[in-house]
Amino acid sequence: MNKDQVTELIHRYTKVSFIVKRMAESLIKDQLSDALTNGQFYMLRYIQEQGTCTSSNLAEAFFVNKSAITAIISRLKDKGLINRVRNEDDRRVVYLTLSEKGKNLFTETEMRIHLLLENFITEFNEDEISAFITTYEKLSTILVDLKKNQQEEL
Amino acid sequence: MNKDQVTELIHRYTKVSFIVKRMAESLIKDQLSDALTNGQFYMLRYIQEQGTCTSSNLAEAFFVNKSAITAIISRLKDKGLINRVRNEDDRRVVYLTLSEKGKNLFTETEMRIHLLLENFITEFNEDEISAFITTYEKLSTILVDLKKNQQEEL
DNA sequence: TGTTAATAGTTAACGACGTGAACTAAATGA
DNA sequence: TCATTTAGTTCACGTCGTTAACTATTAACA
Repeated sequence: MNKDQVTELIHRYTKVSFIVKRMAESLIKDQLSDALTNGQFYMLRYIQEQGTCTSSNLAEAFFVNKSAITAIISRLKDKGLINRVRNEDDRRVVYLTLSEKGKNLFTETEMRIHLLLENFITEFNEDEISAFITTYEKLSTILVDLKKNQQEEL
Repeated sequence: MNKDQVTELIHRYTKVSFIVKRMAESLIKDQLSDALTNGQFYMLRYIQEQGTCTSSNLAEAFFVNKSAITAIISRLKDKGLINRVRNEDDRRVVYLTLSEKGKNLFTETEMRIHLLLENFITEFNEDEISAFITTYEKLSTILVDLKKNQQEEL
């Protein structure tokens, strides 16, 4: 690849990424009315996948400040979607788990997102979409590594 | 593709998309200190590409409310990055253009983003990244169409 | 022509999510 | 023991969304 080709690809990528991001936020919000925001959904998913986790885990996983996590968790707690249990072995630590209500809302939300996406994922060739996601994951890994390196430099 | 495969792909996609979004916001912000936010950068780019445009154009292009555009434009105006000229033929309309300062900052920002991305885009095979972006663009088109259909239903 | 509609843009009140800095409480370790 | 580290919270702030109500201007039509 020469320089011009790289520039062209970057331009095409950045152009699309902003709209895809907006659409992902917007379409799902339209579908889900006032249930969960994007961020809240991903937090719930992480907690569910891990079974239990801490604020620090979330902050590290999503590369955001701990205070941001505290705010999101606090909203989820207000909605009764998660439980917070202090660890008696190390009383600084608070374990987060999904409440029954949280599990249900998460599952319902996930289902609706899948329904929305299923409608058009079939418009892609299987190989195409599969390769796309694989590259996307690779991109994610690279970006994450880059971010981690930046953080370590501090 | 059977249902399980589709579910699996959607899961992989949504899992990565959130992190990629975060990284795109975060890495570039780290690079650019307190110059431009992501949203501001894309607004400037649109105005530059179009030469001139209106708030309504931006709102339509980025699928956001006009009030959100007003707020962003107002910040860009405060920074002296854009000019606003009222159209004398239709005095409701305000044309937006980049100021010299805006052009310079945009170009500089774009260059830094490209430098950041160039560092790892070469880690991909040319065919792979090219196919990836093509599919990404297709995805974007589909999402945009879906959004437009939803809007028309109102 | 004069009243009504639509359109472009702004403003205000609000919410979600991000930041950094200062803080509490608890654990660690020389 | 006393300084340091760690987990988490709180506060003040900024950005970017939303809806609703508003101004000003243009367009439409009876």
